[in-house]
Amino acid sequence: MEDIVSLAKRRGFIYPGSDIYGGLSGTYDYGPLGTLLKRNLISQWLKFFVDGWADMYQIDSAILMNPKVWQASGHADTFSDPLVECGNCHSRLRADHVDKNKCPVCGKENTFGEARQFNMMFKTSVGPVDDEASTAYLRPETAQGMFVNFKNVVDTFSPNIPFGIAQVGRAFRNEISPRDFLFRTREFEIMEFEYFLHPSQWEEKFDKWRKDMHSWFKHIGLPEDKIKEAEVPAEDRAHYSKRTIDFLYDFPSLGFDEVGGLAYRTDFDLKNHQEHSGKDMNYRPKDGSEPFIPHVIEPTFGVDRNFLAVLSNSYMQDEVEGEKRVYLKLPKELAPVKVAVFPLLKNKPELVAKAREVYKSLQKSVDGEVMWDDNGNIGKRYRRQDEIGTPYCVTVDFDTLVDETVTVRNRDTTEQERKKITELSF
RNA sequence: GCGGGAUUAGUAUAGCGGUAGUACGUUUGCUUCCCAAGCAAGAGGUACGAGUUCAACUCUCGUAUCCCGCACCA
Repeated sequence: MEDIVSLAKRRGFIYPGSDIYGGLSGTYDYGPLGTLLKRNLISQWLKFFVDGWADMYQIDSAILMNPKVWQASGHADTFSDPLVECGNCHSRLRADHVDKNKCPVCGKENTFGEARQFNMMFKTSVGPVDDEASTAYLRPETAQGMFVNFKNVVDTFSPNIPFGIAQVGRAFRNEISPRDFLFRTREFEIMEFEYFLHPSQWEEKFDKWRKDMHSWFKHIGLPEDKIKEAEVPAEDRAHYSKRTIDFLYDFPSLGFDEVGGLAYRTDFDLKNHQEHSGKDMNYRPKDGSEPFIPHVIEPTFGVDRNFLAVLSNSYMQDEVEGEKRVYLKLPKELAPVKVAVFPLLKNKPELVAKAREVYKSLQKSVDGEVMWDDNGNIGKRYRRQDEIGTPYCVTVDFDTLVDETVTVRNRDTTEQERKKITELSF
């Protein structure tokens, strides 16, 4: 994991947040290559789950929401816990989970002080006056954006049920202790959708999405034996969930930990919003059958955790001609740079000019980033591209000037192939 | 939040109460006909703030961040 963190900074994937001021706990910034990789990840996800499906509607809802939303969703109650601290061993525990007179950690009696409120939601003020009435929260999950727009989407598109509302966006949680690089941060991105259906269908669809989630992890290159399911027992489930499966990836040094989840949220959210807002959340089937409040299956993925899983999983070391080589074996669709172009020698103007020409034409034809490099020698450039996971390198040499062919070098095999410029496609 | 450890250049690391070094990377020039070659020159650092001292990167305290445990993690 340390190697990955170091490479991430050195090569411009991930920097510590607010770096020049000593950082800010639980925040990281995506550098140019990290941003490209994340963008590709999200775009693949949209292709996989949203685009091309007639029954999927993507939205992008506001991070600031009416505080009543969090009343209805239950977060106002459950994200805010009274904590007590033991005066002897300094353990912090939920006041409603412990015997007031005896600390379960150190066993001493009568050591607890006053209970203090701890709120996992980030608080802010809407408008210039900071008072009770202006208090708002940064959303602790993106799901409520879909629920509060359920009626809007139904009214505008009259979809046939089942259908889904999808969203990719940031959420914020004031974690007590952010940890493990990108794994637990206070600001993070989620890709998820709410799939609305008749309650009679939930088991069938739950199973369908469960399979599709496995296909997704396979699609982004995570091997089957590194993905594990964990059925979440009732006492550990979220307040809204009747069944939850966590999907765990085997991270280096962390071990198996969550990269996605599948929850059956029942009609908990829509029913509560109906109650709190007074709006009718019933879906009226077009065949005239009984209106009902739809139930919801929610497949959810942490963007940053999927990113970290992909990065960890692709980190490879091998040897080429006795020299150690580090490369990122990223799936082609995810690689931040699709292809790099070099002149074999940079002090031969005719090679540089020809390579420039190839570079410019590839910039037009390739869907994704094309990188130019004429630094050092050819071997260094290959290694540099290996380290950022570029699947192919194109080298222009003296033969190119004669026969319009170039060398295409493969990242994973390091093998080279001679190809006509006109036949290049990546 | 608690307890312990750490923090020296972009990265990885030496070192010392008295001018901060190495490797790789990086910049410029030369050279080089396919996997980190070579030559020359250059830029870049003691996390932040106090204190002790003639003098602090070094010792002390505080702050921040990271790592390891605990707790938390809807």
